[in-house]
Amino acid sequence: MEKFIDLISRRVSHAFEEAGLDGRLGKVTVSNRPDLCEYQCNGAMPAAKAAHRPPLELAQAVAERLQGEAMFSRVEAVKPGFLNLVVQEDALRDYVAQMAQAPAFGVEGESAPKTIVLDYGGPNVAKPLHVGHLRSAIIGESLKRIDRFFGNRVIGDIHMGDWGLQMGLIIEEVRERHPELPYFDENYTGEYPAEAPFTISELEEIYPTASAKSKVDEDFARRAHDATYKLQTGERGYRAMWEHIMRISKEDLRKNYDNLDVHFDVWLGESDAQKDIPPMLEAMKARGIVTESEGALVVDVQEPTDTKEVPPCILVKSDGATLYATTDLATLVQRMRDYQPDKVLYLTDKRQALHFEQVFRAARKGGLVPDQAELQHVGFGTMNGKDGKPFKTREGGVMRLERLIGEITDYVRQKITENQVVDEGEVDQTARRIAMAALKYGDLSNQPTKDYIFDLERFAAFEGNTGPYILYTIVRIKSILAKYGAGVEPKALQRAETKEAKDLMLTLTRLGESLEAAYHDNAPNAICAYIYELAGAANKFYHETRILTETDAAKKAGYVALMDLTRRVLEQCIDLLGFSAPERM
RNA sequence: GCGCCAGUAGCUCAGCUGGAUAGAGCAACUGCCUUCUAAGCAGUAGGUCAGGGGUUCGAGUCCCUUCUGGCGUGCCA
Repeated sequence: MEKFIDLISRRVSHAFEEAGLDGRLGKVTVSNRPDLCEYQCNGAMPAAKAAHRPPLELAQAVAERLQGEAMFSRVEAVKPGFLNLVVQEDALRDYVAQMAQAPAFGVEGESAPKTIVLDYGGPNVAKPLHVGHLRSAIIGESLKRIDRFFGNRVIGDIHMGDWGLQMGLIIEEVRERHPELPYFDENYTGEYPAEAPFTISELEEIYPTASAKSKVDEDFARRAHDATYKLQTGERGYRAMWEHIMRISKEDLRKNYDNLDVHFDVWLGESDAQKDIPPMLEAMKARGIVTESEGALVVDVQEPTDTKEVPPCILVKSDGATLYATTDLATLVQRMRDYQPDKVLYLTDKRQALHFEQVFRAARKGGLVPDQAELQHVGFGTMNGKDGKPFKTREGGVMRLERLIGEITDYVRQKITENQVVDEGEVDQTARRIAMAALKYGDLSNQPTKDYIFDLERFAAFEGNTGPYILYTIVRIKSILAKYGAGVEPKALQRAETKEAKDLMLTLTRLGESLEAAYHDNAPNAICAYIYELAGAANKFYHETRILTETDAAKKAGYVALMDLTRRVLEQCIDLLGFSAPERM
C-alpha cells in the first residue's frame, strides 16, 4: 500500500506541477503546528527563489488547484508561504480500514529481498553474561526481526568468543589447580573423562581469577599465551579440555538467551573459523598484499584519501598466533561460502569501529567478498549507571545479566501483586513479560550509537515513556475487546467524529514510515518513538470515548474496530522490539 | 598529536532532507475515579539549544572556530 503521506504528497506535487513549479517541492510533512493543520508543505518558499515570485503567491496558486480535492477538507496558503492541509475524514477512514485488512497493515516489504548475516550477541564462553552483552542481544534481536519483517532472509549468528587468549587463561588456571589431570599429561593416550572437571559456576570464577593473575604475573601470562598456542595447534589434551568448557558454557548461554527471548539461528564461534584461516591467508598472500612488519604478517589498509592514520590489519602475530582480525576474516570466508549473503552486519560495541574498518578493507583488498556484498558495522554505546560511568553493582562489581533481570522482575512482581489484578498463577509469567518490556524498551528507545544511563526505577516505572506504559495501553484495549464479546469487523470502522479519534487514525497511518525508518537506519528507537505516540493517542481516545456503553451499534462497532487495529499495530511493533504483552497487568 | 562521537528544561532523552511558538517523560504544583484497568487523562511552571563567528528570506539542524566530556589510535577482544 502506498504510504498515506506519500499519497498526500503525490496530490500536492501534482498541484505544484499544474502551477508550473517543480513537483519535487510538493513533498508534505507532518505539521509541526498541530493547532493550525495536520500536514504541511514548505515547497513554495524554495520555489519562490527559482521563480522570482513571492512565496505566498505561489502557495496560493497551489492551494487553488487543491480545492475540491477529495483527500482534503481544508487547504490554505498562509503567511510566508506555508501550505496547510487538513485531511478529509472519509478519505482517512477508507485508508485506515484498508490498512486494517491488508497483510502487514499494508507496509510493503523489500522489493528485492536480501540475505543478511547478522552477527550479534558475541558472548565469551566461560564468562558470565553481563550487562555489556545486553545491548548486543537486545538490539540485535530487534534488528533481526525488523529485517525479517521486510521480507529478508536473516541468519542470526551468535559468534561466540571461544578461541582467543581467554581459553588459554582458563586452561592454564585449571592446570595450576589440578596439574594431575590427564589433559596436561603429554604422554597420556587414553580417553579423557566424559565429565568436565568443573561446573559452570566454577568456570565463571576461574576466568576472572586467571585474567587478573595474568596482569600481575608475567610468567603466568606467558604460560597462558603458550596454552592458547597449544590449543590452536591442536594439542589433544587441551582440545579435550576446550570441549568441556564449550559444552558447559553453551548450555548456560542458551538458558540465559532464552530467558531474554533472544534466539540465534546458528551457534558458531571463532573456533569454527579456524579451518578457513590457512586458505584465507594463502589467498591474501597470493594477492601480494601481505607484508611482514615487526615480525607480524599484516595487510596495509591505509588509503590515500584517509584523513586519519589507519594501522595495518594484523593477520598473524609475531609469535605465530592468530587473533581477532584473522578470525573475522576467516569467518567472512565461511559466511560467503555457506550463505552467499548480500550483507553482513556486525553489531558490537562502537569502540570496535576501527577494527571493523580494518577488517572490511583487508577483506576487500584480499577479494574475500564480492564487490556487491555489503559489510556494515553497527556500533552501540555503553550502558552506564546513574553516575554516568559504566554500569556496576552496588558493590562495584560487574553486574551479571541474570541478576539484573532478577532485580527488575522482583520489582515488577511486587507492584503487580499490590494491584491484585493478576491471578496468582499468572504473576510470574506476567512479571517476566513486564520486566522484559521495561528492560528492552529502556534500551531500544535510545539511539543505538549513544551511551545511555540505565536506571531501574525509571525503566520499570509504570508511567511515562516506558515499556510498561505501552503494555498497559495494550492491556486496556484487550480488556475492552474481551468485554465486547462479538467479533471485530475492520470494515465497521467509522469516520472520525472527534479530535481524539482522528488523531488516533492519523497516527495509525504513520506506521509504515516509522518501520521503514527503523529498517533503513538500523534504529529500533524509531519504533519506540512511534508506539509511544500511538499509545498516547490511544489513551486519549480511550479517555474521551465511552466505547462499551455506546448505544448506537454501528458507532460501537466502529470504535471497537479502531481499538482492535490499534492493539494489533502495537503488538506488531513490540514484537519487532522483542517483547510481548500479557492479558492483564 | 591525529581521528571519531557527544554537549538541548533540575534529571533522562526526542527533534526526519534547515522552515511558522524547540518537544516528551521524570521530578514539582493543580484538577479528574459510584461509569470500559487512575500503571490513565487534562493543566501550570521550567530553555542565552556549551561559547563565538559565518552561510540565507529563515539555523538546535549546514560551514569555520573555541571550550568541555567520552572513546579510539599495530601484535586484547
